[in-house]
Amino acid sequence: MEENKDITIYDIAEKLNLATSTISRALKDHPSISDKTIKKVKKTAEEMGYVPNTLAAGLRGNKTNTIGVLIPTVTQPFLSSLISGIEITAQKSGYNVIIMQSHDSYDEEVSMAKSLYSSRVSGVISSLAMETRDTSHFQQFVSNNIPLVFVDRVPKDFNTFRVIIDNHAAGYKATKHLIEQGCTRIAHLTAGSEFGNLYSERKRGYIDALKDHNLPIIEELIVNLKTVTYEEGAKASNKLFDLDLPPDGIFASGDIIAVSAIQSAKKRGIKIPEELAIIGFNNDPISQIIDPNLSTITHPAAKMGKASAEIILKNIKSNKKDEVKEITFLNTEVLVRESSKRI
Amino acid sequence: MEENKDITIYDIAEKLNLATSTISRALKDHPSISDKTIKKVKKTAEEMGYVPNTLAAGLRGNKTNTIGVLIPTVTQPFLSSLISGIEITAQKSGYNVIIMQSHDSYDEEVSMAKSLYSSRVSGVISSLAMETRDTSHFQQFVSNNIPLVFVDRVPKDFNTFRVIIDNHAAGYKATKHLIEQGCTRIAHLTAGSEFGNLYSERKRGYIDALKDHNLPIIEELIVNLKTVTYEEGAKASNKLFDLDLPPDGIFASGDIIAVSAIQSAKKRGIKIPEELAIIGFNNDPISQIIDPNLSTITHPAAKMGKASAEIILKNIKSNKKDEVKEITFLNTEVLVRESSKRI
DNA sequence: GTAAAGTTTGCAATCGGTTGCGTAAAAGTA
DNA sequence: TACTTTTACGCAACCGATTGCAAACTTTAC
Repeated sequence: MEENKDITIYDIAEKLNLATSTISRALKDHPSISDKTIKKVKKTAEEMGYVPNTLAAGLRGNKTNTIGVLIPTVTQPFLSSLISGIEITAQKSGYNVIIMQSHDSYDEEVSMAKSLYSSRVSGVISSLAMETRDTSHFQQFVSNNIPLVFVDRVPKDFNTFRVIIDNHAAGYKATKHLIEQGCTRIAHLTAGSEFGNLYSERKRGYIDALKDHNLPIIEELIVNLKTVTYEEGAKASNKLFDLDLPPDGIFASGDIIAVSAIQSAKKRGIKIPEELAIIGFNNDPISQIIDPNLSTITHPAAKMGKASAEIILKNIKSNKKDEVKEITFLNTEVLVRESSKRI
Repeated sequence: MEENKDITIYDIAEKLNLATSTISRALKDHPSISDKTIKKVKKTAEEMGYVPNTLAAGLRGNKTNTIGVLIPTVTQPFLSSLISGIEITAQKSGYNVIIMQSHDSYDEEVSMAKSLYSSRVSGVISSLAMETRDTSHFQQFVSNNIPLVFVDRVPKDFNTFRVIIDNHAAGYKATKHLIEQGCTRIAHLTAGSEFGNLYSERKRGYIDALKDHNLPIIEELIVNLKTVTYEEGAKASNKLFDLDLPPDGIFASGDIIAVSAIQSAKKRGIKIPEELAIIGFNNDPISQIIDPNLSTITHPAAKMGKASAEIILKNIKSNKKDEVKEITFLNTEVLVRESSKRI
């Protein structure tokens, strides 16, 4: 096993009797280098097996062609699709993606933000941890002119780019759909605290839809889950089914919860959608597997990733500061499937 | 918006009238620096908002505390769990993870391997692209003493670490289970070419199980899918159902395919598991959502990620070379659920 | 009180590209 | 031929942390 010492531009320079500056420029087609030299250098570099050292370049230029992604986890379908969208877009422009999982922990998020800054990423895309209340650990990026995009779960009071869906409108649409199917006692399964924009906005949409259609807001029909898991979904559903006046419709703020509700209902012999219409949120793969198929709200993960990455790329070079950072809204749709189709 | 110039150890050195070497050492508790100085330096660094520049350290030390992960995609449940396992383990040791998706394309894999090398990752974990036949683009890591672990889909002829399951044994177990449930015409839905270890090994297991139980190998019951998708699964299933003598059991080399088979069967009114027993592979989330629940083979994604990362971490510092690299086998289990439980 | 040993800190080179500026060579102009 | 432009390339500083070695200082020993 040969102890391959890395080939550097110094090695190429020596071999060709040129300066390292010439090699460096030749390798990136600098106009002040003759075509002949460029060709010669590239050929030799290839032959010698030269691989550029990104670290050196990054150190000197204080930029790394790397986008940092800081999200709760990679295992949720929405987030892995988001990553995929980011990665594909970044790759096209020669950027790499470094991924960190906060596991919804504030402390981890803080530590990872520091780590990302430390590795001098060119931009940061983040979806907040569930625990996060204070977002000052993201200030370092803005202060140093590193583009920062919050996506999906975003803070309200942080002046930076945001890529989100209109959660209020989505919640409204979902609820309205159930109303149109004839539901009058519509329950809502939600989660999280009031800090995040996601669940609280959807809930507002739910409430506003009820109001607009002259339906009462019934507190016992609104259940707040501790965690967005199958188990919690089942627990909450059963609680609803045990009511004296159980719901005839459920808007669940996530497909896992909705699926859990469907299966819990089926176990009790509740007919879906006849006795109970259900709609979820996200359009996760499981929504098409469950029987009956789950109606849901589309959540354009890949598009959001793409949009986020594009904003980063666009803002990396530009030196404009002090602007108001735009908020990008992506569209959602009601996907009507069997679980809510009564008419 | 202040134009925060980065604080470096030079700034700290100047402020404290110390040498940068002292600062550098103090920050990492070097024994030759007095406690008093260490405390003073750390306090000042904190106050000044110092954030170490990983690039500079990486350049100097030729190591980056970053593990590169090169996999087909992040959106498959197995792979995102794998990533999660890697990331958690790496994080604990202060390593970051950089992720690249080959999208099962050989060309992308080659280009990304180069990119990973270029950014001087400390180690590489990879699962091969479906297209990949030649793996020489991974040689650069081995040649330069960068630990390389192949996981799950691995080459046969590359002397480096491998973390895999025993696919033959798993295929055997799955098939044997169906036999034990009384199936005699067991079909197999497989994919990929014969280069990969995954599907071909599972198929061997399937065949050996049939042989060992004196069941005939029936060619028309073995269907090779072009891609591992729901659609292809449905197509293949229907082909089987249309046979003069349709199967009474299906071993699908992936849960998506198995789920597709279940739904196709249900559409035709085929009773599962009575008329047709089905077992999948992977234990994806959908396997617990489908009705009836899908029997499957566990595929310990997170554990494999953890094991891979641990191998990387263990081998980063050690300078041993020319050894035979061990192969780590992780255990799989037959998870019997409704789709195959006849007795 | 002085040499020896131990403790603490500084000097300066190094990692590998990048880039502003200067200069030599080639081309164009008069 | 002499001079201005243009083209092509080289010099050397620079990015920020690390580290072998030397040096200064302190403590211990005799």
